[in-house]
Amino acid sequence: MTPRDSDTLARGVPDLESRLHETHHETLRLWLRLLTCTLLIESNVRTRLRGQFKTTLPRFDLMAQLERNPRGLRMGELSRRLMVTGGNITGITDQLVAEGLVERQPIPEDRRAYAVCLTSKGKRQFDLMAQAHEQWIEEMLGALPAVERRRLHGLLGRLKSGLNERKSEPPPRSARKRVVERRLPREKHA
Amino acid sequence: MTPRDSDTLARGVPDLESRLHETHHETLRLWLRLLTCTLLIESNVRTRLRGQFKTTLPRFDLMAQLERNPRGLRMGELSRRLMVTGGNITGITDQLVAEGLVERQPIPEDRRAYAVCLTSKGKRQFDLMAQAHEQWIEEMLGALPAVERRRLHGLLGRLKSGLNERKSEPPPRSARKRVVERRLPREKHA
DNA sequence: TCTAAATATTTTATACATAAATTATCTGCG
DNA sequence: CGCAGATAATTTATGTATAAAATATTTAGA
Repeated sequence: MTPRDSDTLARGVPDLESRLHETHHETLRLWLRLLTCTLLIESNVRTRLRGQFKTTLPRFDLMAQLERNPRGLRMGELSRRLMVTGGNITGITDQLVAEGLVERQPIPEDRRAYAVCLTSKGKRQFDLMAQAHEQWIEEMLGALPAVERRRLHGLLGRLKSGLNERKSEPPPRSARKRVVERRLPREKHA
Repeated sequence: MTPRDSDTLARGVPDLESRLHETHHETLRLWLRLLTCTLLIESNVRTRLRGQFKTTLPRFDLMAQLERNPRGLRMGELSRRLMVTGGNITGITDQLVAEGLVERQPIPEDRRAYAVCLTSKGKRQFDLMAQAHEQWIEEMLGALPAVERRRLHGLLGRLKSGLNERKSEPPPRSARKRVVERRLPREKHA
């Protein structure tokens, strides 16, 4: 296949696509390009968030989810929405609590759980960052005409649906992982 | 705008797109979808690499770049192609060296630099992983018909070109950062 | 010829990210 | 009613990732 102008241009700068051979399947090419585009945009956003607001992308993303849900989200729900592990959410939340931007609010019906909410300070701070963030994204993705952006959005939507359909066929769960053995009470860690 | 079937489906599972409002610009929607798709695929690949080969995606990617360049790549070149910092490359290379999968080869013309190459063991190991990896990618991206994959690839190519064009207009560099002050010889760290 | 500036890589301090284990609490069923 | 199993969040050990500084070496220009 003879590459088109954008394809030739798209392969000029060394990046993840640099490892491709002639023989590689088109799905691998698509994957590496997807990843490359994501990293290019992400890198730009991280740099600017740090430079202008002294914060990080994971913290910003967590606050964004909370802004959309003013009554708070549980740690587990944050984990799902941010697509990271619960342990990671704990650490990022700790940082934002220390900065006074979010708070953990106990849930009376379930003493294991918390609702994480933005504080007033957090809301103000998030609004400032969100305005700038959306502007940066518009700048970067504005490189593509609107009609192509919409087409891209639709195609990625179809891809995402396909990926999620595959995920919703989980392997059978191993029931009764800990058979027979009784869990003894333990002293708290030092 | 009334969402289409794939759009509705694409927004069913909670993820990064969950934070979107009606008022958010379409570029932000596109960005969050791009990121979501990338994370879905990446997560799957990481899990399988760990489970079947006891390795990590960054190590695999580094080996992939070396496979494409049998005479080796310098640390700085690896940094560019993998789109991460030099410090990160040092750490990942250390791990692969310890596993006997790559080696640093001195470059006679430049005693500061090394060429990083796959060892024989590394080549064999990489070939096994690469075969499986390409298969996983084909499975996942095979959810999209070939014509749509090609269209997606082309659109992302245009996006990537636009992003790279913006990056090649850097701000003026601060020449002579350390003016006047003489750098004194220092003892090596303990 | 000499040295300031630049380059290549590593080190340091810190943040994010994971899987697995741990702890506290809740639920459903015998 | 009691408890095994499940759930929610945290902790632990480890890997990745960054910016900035440090170190060794090379280069270009005065």
